Amino acid sequence: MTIKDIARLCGVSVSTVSRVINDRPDVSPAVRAAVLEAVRKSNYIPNNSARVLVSSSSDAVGLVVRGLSNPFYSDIIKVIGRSIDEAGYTMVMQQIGSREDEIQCGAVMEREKKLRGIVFLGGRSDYTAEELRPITVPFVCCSYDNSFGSLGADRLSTVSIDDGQTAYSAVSRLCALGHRRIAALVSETDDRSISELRYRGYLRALADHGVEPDPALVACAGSFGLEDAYRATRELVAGGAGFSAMFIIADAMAIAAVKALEDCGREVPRDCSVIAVDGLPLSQYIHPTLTTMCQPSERMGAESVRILLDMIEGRSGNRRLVLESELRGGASVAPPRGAAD
Amino acid sequence: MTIKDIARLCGVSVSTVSRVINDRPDVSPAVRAAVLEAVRKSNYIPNNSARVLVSSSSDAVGLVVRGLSNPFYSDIIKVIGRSIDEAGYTMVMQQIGSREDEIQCGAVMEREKKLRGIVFLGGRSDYTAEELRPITVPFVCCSYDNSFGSLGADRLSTVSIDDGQTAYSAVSRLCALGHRRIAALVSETDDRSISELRYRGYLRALADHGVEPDPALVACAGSFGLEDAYRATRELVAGGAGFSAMFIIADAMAIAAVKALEDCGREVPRDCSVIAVDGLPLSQYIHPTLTTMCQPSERMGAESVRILLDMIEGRSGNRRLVLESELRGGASVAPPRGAAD
DNA sequence: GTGAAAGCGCTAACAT
DNA sequence: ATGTTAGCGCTTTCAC
Repeated sequence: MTIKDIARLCGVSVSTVSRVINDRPDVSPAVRAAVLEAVRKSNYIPNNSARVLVSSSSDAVGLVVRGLSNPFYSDIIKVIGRSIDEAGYTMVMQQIGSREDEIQCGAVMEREKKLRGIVFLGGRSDYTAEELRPITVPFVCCSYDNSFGSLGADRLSTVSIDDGQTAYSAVSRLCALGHRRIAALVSETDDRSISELRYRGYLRALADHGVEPDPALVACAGSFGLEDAYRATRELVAGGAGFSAMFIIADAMAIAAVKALEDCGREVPRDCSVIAVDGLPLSQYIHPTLTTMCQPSERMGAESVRILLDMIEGRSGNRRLVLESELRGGASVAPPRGAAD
Repeated sequence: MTIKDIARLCGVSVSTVSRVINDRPDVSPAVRAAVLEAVRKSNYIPNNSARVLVSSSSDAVGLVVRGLSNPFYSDIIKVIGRSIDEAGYTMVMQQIGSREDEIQCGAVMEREKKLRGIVFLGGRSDYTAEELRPITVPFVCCSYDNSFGSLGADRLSTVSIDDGQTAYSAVSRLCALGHRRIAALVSETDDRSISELRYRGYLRALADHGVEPDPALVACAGSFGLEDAYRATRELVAGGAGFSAMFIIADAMAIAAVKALEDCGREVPRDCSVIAVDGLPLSQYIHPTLTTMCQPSERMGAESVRILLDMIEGRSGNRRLVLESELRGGASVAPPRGAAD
């Protein structure tokens, strides 16, 4: 069933059918109705490839997800998928490992799939202009920004929280309660991405509260995975350096860490307070409920798509959006033992 | 940069370039090398739409996900995405709500995007042949089957566990420990899908162990979401009907239920045992670790794609695959209080 | 082994 | 308001 068949069925020309299909105004109501009826009756669906070929612009928006292990992304993906859909575009999703290059991947997809735009979910924060050159369609970095780079606001769009500041707030909170021996559980301390940003926020908070940082209190899990976080926490405890609180860069890792602490005989928060960043819905249902800095994940996804479509459809240029994170108090934080509270 | 440009660059015809690009044998080594070189140098990427248009078959495989709230799907999606990718296809993902019709959605996508095949992740188990007619490409039902329908193994492909039997095993285990008052937390009892299947397994297990089912012990959350599960569990407790154990159709719901029980002053498993179905990795990190029937999610995703590609590429017809679920012992189950153990 | 040419289904001038 | 027609970039006969 092609546009020709519909045209023949209605006794009109293909261009008239095309006009109806594309909601052009210059068609008489009678003809329009007849065509619409024929389309309905014959279950005709336009051939997308042909439309894309001739208009040399598709309806595909790419989603490049880096590091699927983080459950924080699933909510965002849901929202992004829905938003793209509602706007009448098609989402083409690609996942890559944390060692692959998202820009490279996006560049290839852009050409192969004729993408109109790209959402990068998770990535490095140190892009250079040079590196970004292969990407020629609008794109937006969702959940991270260019903190380690020096790209102007006109060079890329980002929607994120201030990761350094968020970590800073979390750790400051621990300090305010009297904690001085505060461990950090990160993925890496120098990956030029979110883990490093939050780690730096941790260091800055310690410094501002006059706490000497202790390398023995920094645990690198190597990923955002549960297993790695569990192992790293046990090793941290086994290391023997005492601490009364932990700052953890992701909720999922924190859940594993709490388990590790308890398996080592340390009760949370009595023996060790735990504060994290992300604000997974699930974190409110574990025991103890996790104290965490919530990222507005739904909004993050929705705004990313909104900005992207604004660019695609020419309504605006690049934009940077920094959303507020917000403390969600749980039961995993308490003053250190023996503190005069 | 089009195929014409490459042809001009090499001083050959477009058909020769096409042959090289498509790895046809009838090209002289010298010409092939020259073309390949030109392609590389000019960063030429074939226009996918044109290829699809002319060959009327794309490289797109659809993934229709129904009910994103279930975190059980995230692992599967990851695997499905990777598998599709590795096979050289493109994944086009679409999410729909639990009230939308996945078949309808698949049918539209099939035509619009010229899909080669479809993976349905989650759906009803009562498809009829009539209903399936709009789908003309190979498809596979991942994580569910046709238990409520009567379609022969030649009419559709499925990869799933035996949901009824899995629930039966879980509940039998509770019975074997001496539990007689066993509550069930489901999404719906009559949705012709997984929730109903597992609910039926629960009923069957009760019957086989001589336990009278009590409607007051069945809580319908209305979804797989955490909040609904939490609320439904609290209402169940508030209802006043006593019970010493709960069977819960999904890990995520169980996590919320455990919290609800504890918030009502009931300790798990001392006051109430909890057993679930899914086997999320996370369930091993909560307190108490969840006793659950593990679905082999990775395998489920991988096999679904394998079967789909086998069909797409004509290596086989429809197939049904029932994978084994497996008990993962946790700390959330114990004999009822006062049981002579 | 290579080239010429006919479309694939559609949109967008350009006519009328 | 409607029809005619020329491609979009590619694959694929069919000649040579």
